[in-house]
Amino acid sequence: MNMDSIVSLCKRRGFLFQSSEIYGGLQGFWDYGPLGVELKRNVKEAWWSDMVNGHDDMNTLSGAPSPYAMEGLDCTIIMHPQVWKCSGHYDLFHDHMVDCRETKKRYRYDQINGRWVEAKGRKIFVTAPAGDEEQAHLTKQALKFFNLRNKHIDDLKWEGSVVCLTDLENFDEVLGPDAKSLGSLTEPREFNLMFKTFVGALSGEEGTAFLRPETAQGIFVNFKNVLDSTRHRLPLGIAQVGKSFRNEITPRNFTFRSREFEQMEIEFFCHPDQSQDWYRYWRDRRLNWYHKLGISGDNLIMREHHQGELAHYSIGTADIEYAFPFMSEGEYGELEGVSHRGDFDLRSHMEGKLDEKSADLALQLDADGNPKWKGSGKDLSYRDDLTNEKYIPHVIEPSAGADRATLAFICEAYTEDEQPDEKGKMKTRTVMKFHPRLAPIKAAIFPLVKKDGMPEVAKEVYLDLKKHFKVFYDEKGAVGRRYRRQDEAGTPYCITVDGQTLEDQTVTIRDRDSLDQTRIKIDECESVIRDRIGQ
RNA sequence: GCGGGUGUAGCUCAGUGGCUAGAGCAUCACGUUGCCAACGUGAAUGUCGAGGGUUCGAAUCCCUUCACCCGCUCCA
Repeated sequence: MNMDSIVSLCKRRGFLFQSSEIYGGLQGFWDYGPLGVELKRNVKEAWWSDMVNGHDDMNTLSGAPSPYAMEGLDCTIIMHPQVWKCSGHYDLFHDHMVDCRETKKRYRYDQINGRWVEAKGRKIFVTAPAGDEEQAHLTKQALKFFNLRNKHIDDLKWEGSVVCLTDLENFDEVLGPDAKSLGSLTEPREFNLMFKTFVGALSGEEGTAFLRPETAQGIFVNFKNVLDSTRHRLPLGIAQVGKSFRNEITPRNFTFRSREFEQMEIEFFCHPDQSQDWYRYWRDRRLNWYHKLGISGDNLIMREHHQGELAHYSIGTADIEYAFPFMSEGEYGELEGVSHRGDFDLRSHMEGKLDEKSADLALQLDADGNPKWKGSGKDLSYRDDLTNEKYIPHVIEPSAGADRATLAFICEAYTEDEQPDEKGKMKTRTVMKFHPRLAPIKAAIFPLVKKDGMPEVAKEVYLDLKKHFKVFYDEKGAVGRRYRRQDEAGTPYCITVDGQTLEDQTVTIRDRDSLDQTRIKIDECESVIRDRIGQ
């Protein structure tokens, strides 16, 4: 299967268009067409209904430690700037990068370490990416630069300890991590990963605000409000669907990495002692959700992050990943991350930005010993009124990308198979095998031919079904062609009014995947479709 | 951000300095129709990605720019 034919079908049939296409397009921005918007809405509605509105809060679900409540929330895209300072996004998303002119590689400025070394009467600063192997890398680079063999390793005279590149002012004597010549690293340059805007008429620094780079923070800052207004006890999940914005350096791969995208996030608040069990519950529950909506086991994997990959505060993170066709064999792209965030987020908004690098997650201080970014000072801890225990809840965060999920469902649905034409000759058929719940159009209604009163009856059936489902009427061209058109749109059922309909009030219903046709009464159409799409 | 490639009708693509820019598919109309991309006739559709330049003449050559694809880089 090839991504180009999927992209081409998306454009042709109205799933996805490039944003501002008539002006040449805009990198990293995409529009959903008539079919795409229905598909994406169905994805979001399936998520909301399965996770929030349809959630059974009376019983203990399979794999869960106890019953739990779910609530929804819809926060603003622009929030108080302090939110991003305390969450860590402000510092993190203002990355400084250095480029190597020689190797064309780019490094994060604060993640390059190095050390002064002298040999053959020359002193240089060798560098390596920060990590366990850095001294080995430094030695290798130094030997190579001075053209020394391993047995002359003692000729290298190291000076001082390993320091970060950020401690250096001049890069003239710096050897890049993969370079052969000195001074190939550029000055650090800033990459703004958060979109900046201005609140109020004045565009001064004091009015600066940011478009949210994730929806999660809106939930954390409203945690207390939701708790107080709903009278729930923990465990409690709060869900939100909404747009987020990241000024990605390299948007790539169709809608996979967009600069404006939609997230479906849950922040699940629970007692620290139970958090491990809840983490496992959510990880498995979320993987299952994709399975049930038709993504096959082979294309979907769960990848647990290994220790070195985990943020300091996280006890576990698992990515649910899909084998997108634009990735190479054996590679997967992230659909959703499920992470155990401990009390990091709530504490950050209480106390201020925490230092992720410190073992005990201490408050990050500035040069004067004051908090670098001050928190709200509000108490976001929870008191259990049954046990009278007071604690800061731990958080499990299943964070899914609505656009990525939609794209995965599109890729998974895309199928080319062989079906006989009217003469029995095998022809290639393109069909989008969406799960009926996700299909943009649930059923199409056709008169077999455009005469003998068939269109009139078909239109009645159409208008009647339209009250319940997204349906489509088509009378143009041969019926075979109309079936194929619906196959490309992913419509699971086609209802055809034929000669027999006029005699006994029955129609045929044709299944997209099997091509089987069964005859049902007109009155049964609604219930049969409802039954088959599982609503 | 770097290197390579591409950009012509809704889609897939042909057209390498010269007449009014083409094909297949798709679309629409009329006729025909009797269950899986039928057929006939006809119609509509393009600032040749955008801007500038060279030339008597540019889709074609040059410059700039935008977008997409591949490889680096990045990816809370």
